[in-house]
Amino acid sequence: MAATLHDVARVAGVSFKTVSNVINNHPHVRDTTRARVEKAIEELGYRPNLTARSLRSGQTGAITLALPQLSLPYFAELADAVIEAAAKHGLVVLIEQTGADRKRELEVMASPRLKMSDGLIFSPLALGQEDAHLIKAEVPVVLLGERIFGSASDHVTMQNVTAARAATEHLLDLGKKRIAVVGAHEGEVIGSAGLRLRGYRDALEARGIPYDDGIVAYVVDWHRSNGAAAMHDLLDRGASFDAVFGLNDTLAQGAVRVLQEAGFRVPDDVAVIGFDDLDETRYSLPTLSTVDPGRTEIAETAIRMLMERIKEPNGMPPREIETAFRIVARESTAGASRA
Amino acid sequence: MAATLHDVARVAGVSFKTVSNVINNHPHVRDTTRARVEKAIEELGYRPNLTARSLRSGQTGAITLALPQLSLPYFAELADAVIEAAAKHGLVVLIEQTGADRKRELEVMASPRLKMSDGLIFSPLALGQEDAHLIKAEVPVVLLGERIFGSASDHVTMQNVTAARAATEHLLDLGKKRIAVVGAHEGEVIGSAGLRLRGYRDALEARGIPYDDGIVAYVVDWHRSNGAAAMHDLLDRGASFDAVFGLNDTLAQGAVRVLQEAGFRVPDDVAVIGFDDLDETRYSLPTLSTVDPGRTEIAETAIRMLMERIKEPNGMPPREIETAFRIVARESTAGASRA
DNA sequence: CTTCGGCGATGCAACGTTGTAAACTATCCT
DNA sequence: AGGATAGTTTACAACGTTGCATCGCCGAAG
Repeated sequence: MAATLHDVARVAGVSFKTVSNVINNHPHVRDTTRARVEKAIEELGYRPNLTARSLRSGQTGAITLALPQLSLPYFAELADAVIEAAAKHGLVVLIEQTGADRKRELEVMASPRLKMSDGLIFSPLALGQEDAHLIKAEVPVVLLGERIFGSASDHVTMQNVTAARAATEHLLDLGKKRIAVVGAHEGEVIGSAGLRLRGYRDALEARGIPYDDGIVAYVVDWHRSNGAAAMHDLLDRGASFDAVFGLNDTLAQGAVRVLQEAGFRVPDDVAVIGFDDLDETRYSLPTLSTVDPGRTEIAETAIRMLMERIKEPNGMPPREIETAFRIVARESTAGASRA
Repeated sequence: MAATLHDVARVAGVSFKTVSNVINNHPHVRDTTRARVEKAIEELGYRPNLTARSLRSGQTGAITLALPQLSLPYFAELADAVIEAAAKHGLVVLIEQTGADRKRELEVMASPRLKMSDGLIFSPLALGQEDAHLIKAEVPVVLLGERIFGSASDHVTMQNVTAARAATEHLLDLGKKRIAVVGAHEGEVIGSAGLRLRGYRDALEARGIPYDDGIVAYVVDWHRSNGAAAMHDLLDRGASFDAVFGLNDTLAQGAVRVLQEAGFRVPDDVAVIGFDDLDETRYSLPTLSTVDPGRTEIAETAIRMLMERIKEPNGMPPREIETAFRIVARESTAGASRA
């Protein structure tokens, strides 16, 4: 059995409350008493019971991170960043997978389990803008991603439009004229796909290049196989293009693979850029140019906002924060400069 | 403020204990009473306070999963599997990253936070066999991986030797004669690298092929860049080989990349097999043959064993379980059969 | 010499739940 | 009708902690 305050108190010959005072660095404890208590703590190997402390204090020291699936590299890296950011503040992270299922996403917010943590960082993939009013829980929520704006919760998002525009401009600056898009979502306006396509169109428009739906490939999911299928689709249609903007890295990698199989050289025949800066893009063949959306900053900002909300739930109106991005130029867009 | 048992009791006009009985499906509750209580629960939106329940019951309904880092795909997929397996039993998973740091790995087992969960599934990467006696915590532990055998904890491991032997035989069956190894660890006997190299040697020996240290590349870490560097090393040495066994998929992918850059065709010139069956191996170019080590089974077995230990901590001596593996033949070892 | 203030230590209550035991009620048998 | 029996509800304590209020003590101030 684990030792309790009472056990320590008995050994140290003080009241259990004094032991509590020692542990909580209460100011008025005589040095000799403190020493005696600490010796007893040492001796018994006492460790505070965090469950009891939680019950009493109403705080758990844990937060929940809800995301679609860890086997999707983007979310694995996001989780990594969130856990590290949380650890810096002594918080531990409980992970819930929703499988991008609407029902499970709603359940996460409604589950009593959520109260085993002090707050929720939530990255939905099934819920959308029309569900903004459903984003609420018994604990403070920080929303991630680009599917829902203007909810009652704090929100951290990447600069999708601006970053996608910069990625497109990166290709244009290489002298590319016909930039295909892989991964658009039919009819989507917000959401990662919608916003990134918007940035793409903005870039074209600024240069006076007409938008051609014939070189935009639509997909349903953002897995590598979808990127491959989309590229097959483009090639089958006989589309002509000299560059590809994969709306995320995974799609871009699928597209690169199909391009290479079809005999195109990347970047010489077709330059390719992705989006997300997954770790693996540094090791693919060729290494993939991409957009670093500021994952660490997203994680740290989310944790900071969540802690502020936990401390003061109604301290301020919901905030929406965009993180800084960065174009990462690698082999898949190397050389080939128009000069 | 959240409603409590007392609030519900007041509304329903019963004692708070009766409400508790309703919630816990206590048998002797009159139907009319139950209905009245349930109505009150509904009305107030009562949700049990899990922290209080934990304090009272001594169980939290959570388990801790400690692993090196989620941004390593193998561990991300392992975590995915563990979370899903845990969810089937109504358990929630708290993830601790150790960064493969010895100090942090020891801290995970010593931290009082661990008591916020009922058990620990621990995949160490810095601790080794000599630390077997250090594997203990205030909660039951199930050890994963191949670094430590014979500890006082239950242990789930893949069949490294047998599976590596099968992988090697798969290459031999294609008619390959000189199989290079990428990813060996200097002087390691157990551990994934040591065991898989053992399986490789066993396969060669069984066919009467001498072991040649000249086509074994040693690395320190198992990242993709290490696989690439190791392959560079082999090529620079002028080593000659017609197949490669990457001791994990990531290494194999790095090696494939360098081979392709150097003008070798995979699998025609050099066949390659990896180990782990990462999701992404299904999408690389070429798709990578590999060993499926039974990740789902590992996760489910670990959860099952942990739950048994939680229920009965000293019910039985420590168990060591090996999961079933499967050779996954894909393009990187396709055709080229000797026939 | 009394009073006051601050230090040091303590006791009690409370956080919200469940287990144990007891109390009450209705039913059934003799 | 009396008592045993089973069914239903309740009271109380406990899980281990922290906040609040209190209390005794000592030195300083009046």
